[in-house]
Formats: sequence, C-alpha cells, structure tokens
Amino acid sequence: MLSHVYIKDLSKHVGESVTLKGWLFNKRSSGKVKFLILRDGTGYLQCIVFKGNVSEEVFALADSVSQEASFEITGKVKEEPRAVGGFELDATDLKLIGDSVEYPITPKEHGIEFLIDNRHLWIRSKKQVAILKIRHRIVKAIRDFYDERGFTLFDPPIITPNAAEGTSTLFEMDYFDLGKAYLTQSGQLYAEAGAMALGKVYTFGPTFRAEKSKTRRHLTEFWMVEPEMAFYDLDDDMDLAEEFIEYIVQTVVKDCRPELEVLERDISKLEKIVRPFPRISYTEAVEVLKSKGREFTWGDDFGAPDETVISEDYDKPVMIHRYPSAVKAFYMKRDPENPEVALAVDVIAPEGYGEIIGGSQREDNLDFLLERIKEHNLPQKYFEWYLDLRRFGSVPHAGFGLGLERTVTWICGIDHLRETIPFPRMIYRNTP
RNA sequence: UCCGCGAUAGCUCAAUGGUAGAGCAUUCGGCUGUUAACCGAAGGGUUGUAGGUUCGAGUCCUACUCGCGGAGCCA
Repeated sequence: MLSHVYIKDLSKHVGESVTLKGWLFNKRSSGKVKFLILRDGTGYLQCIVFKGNVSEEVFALADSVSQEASFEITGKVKEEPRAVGGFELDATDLKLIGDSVEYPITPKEHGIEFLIDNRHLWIRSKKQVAILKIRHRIVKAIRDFYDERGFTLFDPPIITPNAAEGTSTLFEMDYFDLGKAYLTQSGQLYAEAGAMALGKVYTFGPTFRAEKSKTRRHLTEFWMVEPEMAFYDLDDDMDLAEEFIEYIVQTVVKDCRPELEVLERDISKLEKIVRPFPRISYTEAVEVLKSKGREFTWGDDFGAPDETVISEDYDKPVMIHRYPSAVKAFYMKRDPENPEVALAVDVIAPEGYGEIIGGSQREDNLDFLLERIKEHNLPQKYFEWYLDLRRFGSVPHAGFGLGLERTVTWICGIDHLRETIPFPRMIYRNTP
C-alpha cells in the first residue's frame, strides 16, 4: 500500500488525515495563513497552513518553500468550494523533499522562444499538462478503435533504404557497408504487405521529414497512424476515416472535459463532429475556390490557404477526393472512370486546422504500378518486394495516414503543433 | 530557398537622437481566506555582435548572428 494518496482520489478521503507528495505550483499568503497549491500530476490542491495549527518550523518552511519545490504534506481533507478542484487540505505537517531556487517560469506571461528553451520545465504548467493528457487519451482511442475492429498492430521499419513516395526530403544516414539509408517518412508500403498477410493492419509510430518547413503545422519528427485494409475501395476507406475521426473526437469530449476546459476549448464545436462528413471531389472543390474569387488552375495541388477556404463552409471535417493523379503519389490507383484523377482522399479539419488525413485506394495492377514507378523515375529494384504484393494474390486495398499532432492541435484548439508533443523537433531546434 | 517581423534587467515589455524605466521573479518587512492575492522597500543593465553617422545612439545607417511565422512541401 502506497504511503501517500493522489489528488484525483481525494473525494474518497474527506474527513481523513492523509499525506500527499508533489510540487509547489503556486503560493499565496496572508500573514499567519499560507496557501500552498500542490500539483502531483493528477490534479491541483490548495493546502492551508495556519500558524496556530503547525509547529514553528513547519510554518517557517511553508513561508520559504518556493515555486516547483517538491514536498510532502500531511493534513485533513475537507470539501471547499472556494478552492481549485473543490477540496482543500488543512495541513498539520510539511516536509521539503527537493528545493527549487529561482524557477525560471513565473506565473506571468512568457515568450515562445523562452518557453521552448525551457520545454523540460514548461510541460509542468497547467495547459501543457492538459494537452499531454489529451494526447495520451487520443493515442489510446486510436489503438482502441482499431483493436476493437479486428485490426492488427503492424510495426514497420524506421530505417529504410529508399524514399517511399520519392517526393519528400528524408533524413539520411550511413548504414554500414550498405551505403545510404533513410529515416522513414511513412510506414505505408510496409503496411500494404501487412494487409496482405493479416487482412486489416495499422501502423503507429514516429515519422520523419527533412523538409525545411517553418510553419505551425510542421515538425521534422511526428507521429502518424496508418491503417491499411485488404478488399477496401476508396468509399470504404472514407467510411473508415469518418468513423475514426468521430470516435477520437467524441472520446475526448467524453473523457477529457476538465482538460478541454483548462484549454478554454469551445466544446460545442467538437460535439458537432459526427458522421456523415461532407465529401466533395477535387473538381468540385476547385469550383468552390473559383466561386469565392480565388485564382486556381485545375491540376494544381491545393495550398494551405486554399484548404482553409474550402473548409470554412463546414463545421465538420471535409473529405476531398479524386485529385489529379499528377500531383499524387505513384502508388495511388487511378479512377477507372477518369484516369486523370487518382482515388485519393484528403481530410481537412474545420476551423482552419488544415489537412489531418491523406489516403487512397492503392494501385493493385502490376503493369500500371510498373508504369507509375517509371514515370516517377523511382529505382525499381527497391520496389521489387512491393511489386511482389501485386504478383502474388493482388487485391483491391486502401488506407490512409492520420497525423497525430495535427489531430491533437485541432481537438485542443491550440495554435501551434509544437505544444502537442513532449519535445518537438523542428528545423531550427532539436533541444532540449 | 524566398518573403515579412523581431532582439533592452532572470521573464514580459516601455523609453521625440539628450540622466535606461515598469510589472512579474528574487531578498526584506506587513496582513488569519488568498484565487496570476495585495501593500511597502531593496538588489538587479557592456540595450544580440561588429562597424559607421553625430557634440551625443537603445533610438539613424551597413553587415552579420540568432529567433519568430508565412510560402513551397506535406501528416
């Protein structure tokens, strides 16, 4: 039995004397009474130290204990509507565990550069704790969603010999006598092999892009979940993506209300994220852009501002499908009814949060796939194993990738991706 | 890579070309119910770096460094 209790469990201990352990979040005092706000990772608790109730040493310690010092405190739990969290501790004893001298992050405002430099401490603050808890809940929701639907987790390699799509810039490394190797930018090709073995699989892990992107929507290292399903076509793929997003958002709404409130998220906007989502073709989206007076040529890919304009008509994610095949990856299947377009889909989150999903039905015909590889000037020898998937029992199949950090950013309603991962990796920053 | 913005106390920011200031943090004092508590006092600065204009530069000019967010690319 643990010798101390956690703040989240205090409701079971009202009237009892208990010991808690944690860090000093903030302190206020009024002469002979000290208010110590304890945080322990499960919540916040106001502890009262009255001069008359404790020894002189304890009162002196309550006076001198500084922000983020760790301590152990004992006292009686009582319900107190005036206090954060609804409970309060009437302290009888206090022990310092670890001192904290001039903690750099004060209760006032700070600039982003300073906060990122102190990311290892910044994650102790209220909003960051809320974001990281929501991220955790989303990760669990993702795994639950696929596990409950007969998918098998399938871990692809992180070190790969080639560029999966031949487009992005990758992180390069020397791989012993085998020459250059690269950090993965997607587990998808491997997931396709998994789908042929296990039917329905998903990959979930870190992904790396060496693009020199400097925006609030990009990290060089981020997490992506990629389901891949045998015998699914594009419509099945979109059905799954829609159900998936609804499940994640509604799980967070149900289980993370306190965290969403800390973040001042407009929860009513999340409650609207229920099926069905609007589905429009690329060609229809181009018409929308033109009707709003934007210059756009059929055949170009959408930029982030275009996506925002298209999505602003909806309060749900919008699914844009059938993009010009020229702007999409080599493995995407062309629409048999119109070879100019690929059976691809992007899902654009509402409120201007941009693309959170990119997916497609895959090319399952060996000859067409060989043509695409030639057109994209990709080295066929690296794809022989991938082509084997079409040589030995090829089936229609589809999948998509969902960016974890973009999803967390949207659901939390925050304005930058870097706050959604404990230690963000960006083009000009790889510390702490 | 391109475009724009910025760098002054530990932090967030002020300061017509004329003695560098405030709030928070820190230290000291006051207050028995505080909610980013409050009140009083103190310490704290080579104004990113290098050069230039000027009687005088935080302020104007040039170069550089670093940071920020936007484009492109994408999750």
